Amino acid sequence: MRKSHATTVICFFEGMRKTYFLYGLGLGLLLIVLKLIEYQFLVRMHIFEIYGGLIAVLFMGIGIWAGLKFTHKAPAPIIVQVPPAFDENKIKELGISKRELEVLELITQGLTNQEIADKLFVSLNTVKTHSARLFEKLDVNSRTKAINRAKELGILRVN
Amino acid sequence: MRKSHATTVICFFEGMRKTYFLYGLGLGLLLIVLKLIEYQFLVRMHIFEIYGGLIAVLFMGIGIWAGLKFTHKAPAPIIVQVPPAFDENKIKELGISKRELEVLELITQGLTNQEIADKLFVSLNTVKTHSARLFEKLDVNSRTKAINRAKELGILRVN
DNA sequence: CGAACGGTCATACTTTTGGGTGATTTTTCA
DNA sequence: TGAAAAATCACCCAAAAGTATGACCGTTCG
Repeated sequence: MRKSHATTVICFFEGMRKTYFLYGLGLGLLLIVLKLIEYQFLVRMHIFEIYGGLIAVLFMGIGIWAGLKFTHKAPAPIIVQVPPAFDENKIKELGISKRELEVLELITQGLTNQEIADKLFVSLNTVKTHSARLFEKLDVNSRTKAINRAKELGILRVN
Repeated sequence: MRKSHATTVICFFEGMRKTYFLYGLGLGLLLIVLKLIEYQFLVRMHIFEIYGGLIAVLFMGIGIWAGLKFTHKAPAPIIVQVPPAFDENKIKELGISKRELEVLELITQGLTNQEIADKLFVSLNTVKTHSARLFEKLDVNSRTKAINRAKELGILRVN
């Protein structure tokens, strides 16, 4: 949570910088163009409409872009959590490795050791080793207890 | 999904109508104001900047508003559903008896057959018989698969 | 009544799982 | 580069789980 907050803030300021940059750039270009044609077509009656139209289009575009930019960052914290959230810290805390976690997830899906072995392209013995270490780390002695333990701890990606 | 799509489309067009309305209104007001002061201050060099600035502010405002309007509709469908509700019909449908259901629930709690036998004051063999029939009715061949199946079907009182 | 169903238990057998130990290879990281 | 961690595999043994079959008892219901 801390991490994602920090990221959000950084993006916010980056967005602001880009906004100012585009704002300045657009205005600068516009002024240059206008200075070039100002004295040549000043007498024409439609210069106001052209001028206004260009500015209108440009700034409405910037406005839409800015609006999207700011609101697409904001919705992030709104995300409501479903009770058992995926907790990556617990995994490191318990020293569970990637492979062990894979095995755990397949166990919770109801697969046998042999099915897991086939799915991971390893031998049955390897799966047994992984599950044995897993059970040790989860402090359980059977796959069904491991399933409950994993749900308690919020170790599973999918529930 | 269909429903929320339709809703989004409707909102989109409503937003567009409002946008056009404001666009026209703003432009109209602007022209009136400008006509009033056009001949009085035409000679002044800063008329272009004032004109452009007004239009810029107005349309950037409209742009931001439009941007917010379109993106603030999206977050609505985030509503997450709590999947499993207790379904008594499924139990009768599958012909699962009281005792079998008890065994099923204890299995999902991670108990071994022996522990279940002790808790229900019956023999280990009886538990095996119950679980065997249970697996048949659930169309599975292991307790871990039975757990998943039971959750799918919403057969469990507590989740 | 008697058939059907649910609950109980048993025996025998196979498969799966879990525990223990050791070893080799690969990856990671200080 | 060199040690630690992770991943892989093997073998053995015991416990647990699962399959199959048969039997007994009590309740229920047509």
